[in-house]
Parts: sequence; C-alpha cells; structure tokens
Amino acid sequence: MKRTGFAKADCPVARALDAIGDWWSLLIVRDAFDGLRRFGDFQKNLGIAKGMLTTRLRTLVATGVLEQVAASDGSAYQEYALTKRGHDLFPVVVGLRQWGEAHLYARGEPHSVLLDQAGQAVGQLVLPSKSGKPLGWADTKVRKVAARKR
Amino acid sequence: MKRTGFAKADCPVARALDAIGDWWSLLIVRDAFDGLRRFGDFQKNLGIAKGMLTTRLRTLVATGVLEQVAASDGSAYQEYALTKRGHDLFPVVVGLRQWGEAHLYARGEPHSVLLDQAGQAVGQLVLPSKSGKPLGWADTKVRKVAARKR
DNA sequence: CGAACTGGTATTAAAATAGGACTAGACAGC
DNA sequence: GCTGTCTAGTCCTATTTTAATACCAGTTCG
Repeated sequence: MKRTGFAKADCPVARALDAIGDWWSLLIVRDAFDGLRRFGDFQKNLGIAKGMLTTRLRTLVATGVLEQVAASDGSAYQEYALTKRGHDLFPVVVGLRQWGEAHLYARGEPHSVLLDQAGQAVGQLVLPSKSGKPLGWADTKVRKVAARKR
Repeated sequence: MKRTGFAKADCPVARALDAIGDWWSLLIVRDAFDGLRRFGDFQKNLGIAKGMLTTRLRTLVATGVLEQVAASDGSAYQEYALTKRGHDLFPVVVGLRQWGEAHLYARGEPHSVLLDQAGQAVGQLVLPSKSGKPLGWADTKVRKVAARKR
C-alpha cells in the first residue's frame, strides 16, 4: 500500500522524516556536502539506480533542499546544489555520522572522518540550554500541541 | 527488488542510515524518548500497522537500539526500552526536530517543542571544534578511507 | 563527422508496505 | 473459575516501491 505520510504532523521530527527520511535522500545530501553536484557523480558514487536517483533528486528539489543550477564548468548540463535549507541539514548528517562512528564500527575498523579546516577531528554535537549548560536526553521533555487529524 | 544495504560502508552516515534510516525506526525512537514503552502504545501513537511495528521493533532490538525488559507495572507483559545506543540517537532526533521546525512549518503553525526541565526552549545544536569554536558545513571536510567493495 | 558521455525514460520482477482478519495468553469482573 | 476484554502479536492480500536493465536524445570529444 502507499507509504504513510507525515507532512501534516504536529511533530517536527515526523515532518522532517516525511521530507528526507527515506533510504536515499540523506545520502544524496551527504554527497552534496562532499562536493558532488552532477547526476552522474551521485549515481556512480551511491550505486543507486538511475530511475531512483531521478525521483529522489526531483523530490529534493521540490522540497527545497537542492536546486538545479547551470553547470559550473560552462557546459550545457545542469548541476544540483544544496540550498540554505539543504545546508541546514548539516547537524543531522553530522549526528548520524557520530552515532555511526560510535556504535557501528568494530574498534580499528576504518571509516571516513569529519575534520575541520586545520585537519583536526571535530568534537561531539552539543545541545546547549539557554543557560549554556549542555543538555542530554534526560534533561529535556517535549511539550505537545493539541492533537490534530492527520 | 531487495533494498540496497550499507552495512559495510566506509561512511558512518551510510551505516547509520542502514541501521535506522527507514520510515519508522526514528519515529519509534522519538516515541521512546517521549516515554512510550509498550507495543500497543507505539502502535496507537504512530498509527503503524502491527506487522510493520513487529518487524521494526525486532530490528531495533537486534541493532541494540531498544531492548525488551519486563513491564515496569509488574504485569507479565514486556516493554521496549532505549539502550545506551538508543539514547545516543538523541542528537539525531533533535537535529531532525530543529530542521523540521525551521523549514517545514508556516509561521504561526503550531508544533511540539523541546524544552529543558525548567520549561525553557533549548538552543540550537552546536558542533564545536577542538578549539571550542562552533563549526558550520563550510568549516569541515571529510577524510575518506581507501575505497572498499560493498 | 562519428564515438562516447550525460542525463535521463520505460519496463519489469522482486520486495516492502498498509490494512485487516485472526489468535493465544494475560487480566479483570463477577 | 468462567467469561469477556486487552495485549501483543501472526498471517494474508492488494498495492506501492525499489532495483536493475534496456533504451534513447542531446552534448561533447577526437
């Protein structure tokens, strides 16, 4: 049956997953952060079927995560570039990266690493409170809004 | 065809998405952060088909994100609780929440909000460098490892 | 100009999803 | 301790999604 959607959810997590929570979208975004811009680059790097990539790129453009721009090398082809909205996914991608690094690799198993411009490994994502103290899962709660029909 | 997997990827983002990157897993984790523990609670709150929920919970337990524990109310039933590994997904869920809040709601449109224990709204996720300065997407790069066969 | 490359579309089989019917064991009321 | 309801599933089916391949028009290269 048709996949359930959450575009109207009251929870921002649900809406975010509705927009970019499929198997491929965040990988495409990750590749875009790595500098990939062309259809063929995404296709080769991900090993995704071309049809899938076409629909995913269309969705991401429609969602405003990517935009099509003229090729930077002057050719007649188009490229896909991250928008502001796409760049704002950076913490999400980093969060996934850090969770994966911490829990999905055997010790010593090699994996790609995120570095700052000086070549230093970056620190862990931090959620600050208004007072500046970092917050963990036990320090927060969600205030819900009145239930709404989906 | 069988969904492509990334369990062996060199990129932690890909492995993380392989583990929890489907439509439902992170929503189940979100609900677990909200205190839900029982099969029926997840099923009613998400509106997910029972068969789907069964397979998702099994996968999450197998991945070590959730664990089955005896019911906290003394009944003979079981409950699903977040493990350490599950709790470590907190930044990912918060990142999705903040992105959704920023980009997927019309102004004035109500949505649930994350608060600290004092009832104050939390700040934005921050990625610190070793020197303490917050990093954005333009301040980082990925060091890749030698390509490996998937 | 001809060959290869780019960025797709069309087709098809297999797998995932949603939804509902059904069920075994737990529990609550009487 | 019998009956009805609740819980946590299983099983089945229709439909959608995915992956993989073949194909194709416009672009660029030699």
